[in-house]
Amino acid sequence: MRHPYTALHTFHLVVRFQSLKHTADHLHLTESAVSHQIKRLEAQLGYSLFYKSGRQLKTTPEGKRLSLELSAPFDHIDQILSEPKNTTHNTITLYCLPSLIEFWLLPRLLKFKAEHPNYELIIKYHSSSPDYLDEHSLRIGSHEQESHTPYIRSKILSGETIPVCSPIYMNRQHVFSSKDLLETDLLHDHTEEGWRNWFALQGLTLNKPTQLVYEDFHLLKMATIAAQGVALCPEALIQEDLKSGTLIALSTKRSNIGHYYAIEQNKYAHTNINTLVEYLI
Amino acid sequence: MRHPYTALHTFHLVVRFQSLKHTADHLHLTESAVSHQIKRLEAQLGYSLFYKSGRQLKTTPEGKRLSLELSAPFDHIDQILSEPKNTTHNTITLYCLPSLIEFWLLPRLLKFKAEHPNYELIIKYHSSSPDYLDEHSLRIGSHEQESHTPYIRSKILSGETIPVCSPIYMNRQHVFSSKDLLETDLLHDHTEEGWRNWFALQGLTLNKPTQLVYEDFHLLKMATIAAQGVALCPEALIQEDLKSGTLIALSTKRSNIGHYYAIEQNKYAHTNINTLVEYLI
DNA sequence: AATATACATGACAAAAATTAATGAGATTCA
DNA sequence: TGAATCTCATTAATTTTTGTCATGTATATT
Repeated sequence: MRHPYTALHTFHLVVRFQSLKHTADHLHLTESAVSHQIKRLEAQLGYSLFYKSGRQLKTTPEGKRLSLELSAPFDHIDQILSEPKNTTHNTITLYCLPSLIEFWLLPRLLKFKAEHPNYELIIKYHSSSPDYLDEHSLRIGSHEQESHTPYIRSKILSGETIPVCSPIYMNRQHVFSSKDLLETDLLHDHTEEGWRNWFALQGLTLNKPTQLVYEDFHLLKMATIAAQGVALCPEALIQEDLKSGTLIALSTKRSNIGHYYAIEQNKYAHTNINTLVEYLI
Repeated sequence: MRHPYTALHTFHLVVRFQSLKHTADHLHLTESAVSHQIKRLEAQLGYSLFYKSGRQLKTTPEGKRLSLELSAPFDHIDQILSEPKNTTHNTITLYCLPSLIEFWLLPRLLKFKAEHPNYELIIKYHSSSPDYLDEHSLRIGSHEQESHTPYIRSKILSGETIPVCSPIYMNRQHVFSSKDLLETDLLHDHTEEGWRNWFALQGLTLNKPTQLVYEDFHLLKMATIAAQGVALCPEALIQEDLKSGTLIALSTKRSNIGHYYAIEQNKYAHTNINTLVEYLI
């Protein structure tokens, strides 16, 4: 079944206000309506979100966690819908995979801006699947070819990943084979899928729980440099660190999670985008 | 009125599948139901999202923009709800304002990790209002005191902002007074509110449109260093750059947007959090 | 104690979403 | 060419969801 987005939104407001009454006023509903929404949501989720302490409402630990995480995406949606559509015809919106922005896009983009000062650019982080682009937009990320779409895909970087760590960590924890890696501190972003995959390619199975979780590649890389453990990084994004020795490759085995591409609607639809893509490739 | 979150979710699926039929199957609904949802949504938003080209559905430019931006928060919600609640009793979740992570939190945290290797930490980006914490969580950000809550707030950094630019930009565009700043390229993150505020404090009004928009402080700072214009930065986060001269302050006038705090549920509720906070302050 | 506050509950009503039936264009292909 | 098919639109009926009202319970205030 689909997630009850409206009820989840109500729930996050209730946690914010710590009051059904206040939330009801805010939404122009009765207390009863809000109470019912919460009860229904609790039933669907299978755990309780609030309990009563006196006539005060208290949030359960699970409720706190949920609301804390839910507030970001709901605020995000509200922001998107309230955003003015200030699309000057010269404006290009560039949706880019977060990990690529810092280590690949930004240096190039700034050089580009210096040479083409008239371009108006909006840069947005974007991780999920390609979706659909208009003629003022450009996407950069790792996406498989959607055979049925009319989009132009240009490869910009290899997506091959290798395990790396800092020299300090290397000295502490000697790694001679892929198998030895199973004994190290495996760092990863929001999913350890990459590691499972990599070990599977070596005929090994990862079943140890991993310790530190980082929300994005930037945090992950910083932690690796600081000798927290071993991370699986796209080789193309850590060239500098491998050269300078801040990071050391622990294996020559690469797992290929696909490459990075620039995706645009149509090469000839928008000359500004055309120019930008030519520059970036 | 409240945003129709469910319809928005349906809409983003329709764009993803480029088909009412496919979306209907996915949601276990009839085509008709999906069609109605979209029509209602279009009526509410006041603009059309699709048009028919042959028997194929095409997305309007506004629809494309909307769906592109909507996919991230909806994916986020789905991820939150599918996440296992793997809260070991030793795990601390640290919710931090994105701008603080790189320039303030991470260096300290990594030192902390080195000294306390047994701590299990999950770090998450979090921008919005404080909401409610459980005893395994810690928030770091700029939040006003909520007088009625039982939370402990410890100030960690000043939030005062000043206008800065790179030396190269400084040479190009001479700035002698606050008023001169109105003629420069004003860089900002997702809102130009900060600038309006700063100019208002100097008795000036900003009505020029701003050019380049960055989604977060990290992008903003990089662009400023690359001589794209003038940015309003929290002084505490660019100390190093001011010292080294990569960034130069263009005024001594500061606008105070509040300070940065560590917020925890209760100083004595969780000794691990206690230790961590003591270390960070 | 009396009164007010905050939430819960159940029966019912209102509103909203979904379906079913039908239709209109567009494509496919025999 | 024209019959079959495909995709979405539309209308009216129906079902489901959501909200309201009346009432109840526990807690706090005076």
